Amino acid sequence: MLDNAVGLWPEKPVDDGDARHFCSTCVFGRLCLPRGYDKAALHELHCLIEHVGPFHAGAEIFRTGDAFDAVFSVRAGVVKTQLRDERGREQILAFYTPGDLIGLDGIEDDRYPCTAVAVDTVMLCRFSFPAIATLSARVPDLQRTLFAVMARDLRMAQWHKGDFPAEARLADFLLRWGQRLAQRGYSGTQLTLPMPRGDIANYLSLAPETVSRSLRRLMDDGLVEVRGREVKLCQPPALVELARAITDRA
Amino acid sequence: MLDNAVGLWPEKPVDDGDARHFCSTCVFGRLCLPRGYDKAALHELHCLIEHVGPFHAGAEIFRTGDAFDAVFSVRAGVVKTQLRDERGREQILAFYTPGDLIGLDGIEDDRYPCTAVAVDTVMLCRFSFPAIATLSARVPDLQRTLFAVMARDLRMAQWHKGDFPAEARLADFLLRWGQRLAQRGYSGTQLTLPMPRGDIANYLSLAPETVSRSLRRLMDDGLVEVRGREVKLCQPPALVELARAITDRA
DNA sequence: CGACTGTTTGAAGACGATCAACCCCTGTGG
DNA sequence: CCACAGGGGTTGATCGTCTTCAAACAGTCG
Repeated sequence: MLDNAVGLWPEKPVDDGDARHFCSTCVFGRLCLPRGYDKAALHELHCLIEHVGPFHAGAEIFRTGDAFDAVFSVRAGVVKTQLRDERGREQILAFYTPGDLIGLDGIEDDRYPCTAVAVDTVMLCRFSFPAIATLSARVPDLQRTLFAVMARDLRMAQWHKGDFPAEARLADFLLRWGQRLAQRGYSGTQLTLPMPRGDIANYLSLAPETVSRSLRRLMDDGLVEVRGREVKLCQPPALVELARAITDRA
Repeated sequence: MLDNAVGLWPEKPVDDGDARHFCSTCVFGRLCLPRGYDKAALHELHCLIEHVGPFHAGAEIFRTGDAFDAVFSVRAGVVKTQLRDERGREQILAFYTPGDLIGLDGIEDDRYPCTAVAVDTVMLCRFSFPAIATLSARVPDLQRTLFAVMARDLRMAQWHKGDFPAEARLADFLLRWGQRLAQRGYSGTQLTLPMPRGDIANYLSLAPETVSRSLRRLMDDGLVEVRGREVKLCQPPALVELARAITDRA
């Protein structure tokens, strides 16, 4: 493993002997392909890394309007990004797990458009943006990776267009969370939701009560088992079918 | 005017004597600032341009799954992007007007994730993506512009998270459409909607009937005048107030 | 034990979707 | 010249889902 020491990877990658596996768990994984990776560029990338954290639940990593000077790669924990209006209402935009890159959208006007908050205990890698932008001009793969990260975020945001039944949204959310865990070598069916129900509700644009009720209905139908924040997906195919209304759009 | 001949600009830019105006009407406007623009790079960019069109209403510019090999700048007309599931239902993701750049999100997996369709008669500039990616590595401003375009799309997509009253969505939509026109030198209050009601409804995740009803309510309240696809914004401040629920989030 | 937050459950109400009908305009063909 | 068909748009009535308000409940920490 090339450089886990520098914290580019999440804490518990699967060591299956195939380095390409990291393409899906680390935003800079593309740079690490056995063939074609640029050793010098990788070294430069390492020089940019600055470890920050831990941030504890509720701590803000950056706020809306802060000067955009860096992007962050999640190394451990979960981060949420949110918008807040003057009346204090907030809208959660996304949850980020280890391997995800945060903050790139600040490039539009040199300010972060949203606030990033630690959901649980979070460790991050910080990359100075001017430096990484300069480097990406020299390393095509890095530039492409950065574009891909934004395109991915865009696609995720687009997924949420359209109004779908509460249960479909929830099923989709649970399945995706499971996929994320599975990508990092954990169980994809036995999962822990680190965020409170209210955050899930906000993210899915539902009332917390609706989340609770939908979850109960899923449980009554035997599709999941729920005990607090521990969730077991009992019938993934049925959940997929439920979420189909959303997922088959892409 | 540096190079309208190559079609980088929309057809009717405002000639107010301030070249920086183009920053808001042309995605590559940043490259054209009086000071700091790179003449050689600009020339190279021109060499990449390939004019395509006209596309007539309903014609597809690219489809979901097509190989991603180019991005397009809208020169005239309106383009919509949409997803379609196997049941034929479609979800409109965005409308693009002159100056907007389409297709960048195809970079994620080398395929366009959505279908781009002409809403009315459309003229485009086509840029081979490999070429523009190479060029952007040499021209920091271009690279930054491309990032900004994606960040902007992302922000627009995020705006639509959250569920807002139908009238607020409509007010927001009309105001934004007016802003786009105003940026290009047209009236921001007297506007023509080139797309059918059904497209507006789909885009806003509403039923066509709801769009019609909301529009009528806005008209009864004296906020707008509607005659077919011609809309006049009579009380922009009141519309802003109505849309506030959405817009004050950013 | 008691304050606290987060979660669940219940009952009432609001909003938008759906179904259905009608209207308006345009183009077409007898 | 008129009749008719077809699409887009509007209007009305009904229904379903989610929200809201309210209260009870569970887990945690002082």
